[in-house]
Amino acid sequence: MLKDWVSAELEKNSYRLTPQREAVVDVLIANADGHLSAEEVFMHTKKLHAEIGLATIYRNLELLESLGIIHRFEYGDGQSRYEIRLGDEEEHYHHHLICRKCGSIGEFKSDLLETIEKRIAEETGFEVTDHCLRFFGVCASCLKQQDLDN
Amino acid sequence: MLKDWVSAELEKNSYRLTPQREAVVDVLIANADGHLSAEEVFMHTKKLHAEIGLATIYRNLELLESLGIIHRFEYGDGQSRYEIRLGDEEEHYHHHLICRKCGSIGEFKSDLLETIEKRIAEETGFEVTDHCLRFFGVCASCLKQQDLDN
DNA sequence: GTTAATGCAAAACATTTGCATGATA
DNA sequence: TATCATGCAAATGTTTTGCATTAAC
Repeated sequence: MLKDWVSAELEKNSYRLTPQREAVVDVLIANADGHLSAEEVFMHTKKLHAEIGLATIYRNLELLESLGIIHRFEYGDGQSRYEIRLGDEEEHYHHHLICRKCGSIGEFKSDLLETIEKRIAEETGFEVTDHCLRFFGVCASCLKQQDLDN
Repeated sequence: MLKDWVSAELEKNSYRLTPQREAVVDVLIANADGHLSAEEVFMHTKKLHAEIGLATIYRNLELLESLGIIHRFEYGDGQSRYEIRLGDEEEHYHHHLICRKCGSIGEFKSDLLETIEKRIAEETGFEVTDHCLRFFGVCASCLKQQDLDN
């Protein structure tokens, strides 16, 4: 179970599993595909732990990211978004489709980057450890809407 | 020449080529691969036009981006970086290699994404208009340095 | 009982905006 | 001259930090 892994990971690094920390993790697990902003994590977490402060959210997000438990993304709207990691295979081949019309974030899986990463290492000597691939465009439902409007 | 194209593009949209605007463009052209932050553009521009204000930098960067003359990137360090566009073919296949050790930003060209973009359209109905692909890792010179340290 | 974690408020930071002034076509 | 662009300062929004208090191990 995802949460056991997170608990173990925290324990392994001798970080305490406080109620606040647990609530943040629960929210991130419940929104595994939600790409939540810090503010949104805050909102959701308050439902589980009413007295929590925003600074605690940020501190825990930073901690979880440094442990590799969550991933931080930026979509160019001036705030970071957070997502729990699902394991390397899942993770590495999982890219985002960002709709410029409605802002929705879809997903797409592909392992084609493997090839590029090998070529990068061979041709430039750069050792790739991670990547971020985002596609921008118009999602299927906005395209449908556009057709209806015409 | 790149600058003539920019001038023409501004004129076409009836924007004035003020000395400040020209200085910003000159800086971006002189640093075509520099991935400058707004602050860095400001610093460089002040050498050409000492009395310029930061707000003018931001306003012009926004304008140039909206005209498709420059590109805005985010590398996850909390600030945007700007780069002049070099033309579509050049542009579309040009990805970034970001070193986690020294922060340097290298480049790599590949058209392999074409294949993925076709599959996305076929399999999800999402229409891709643009993408952003960044590789994180350790650059060749930091790897060499690591070897020397051991 | 130590030490780490929290909440609050203040600070820091990048970016945006209001507005009066100045420059451009 | 009418409009657009600028500079400055103030406002904004997100994220970070200081510090006294509290809670976990």
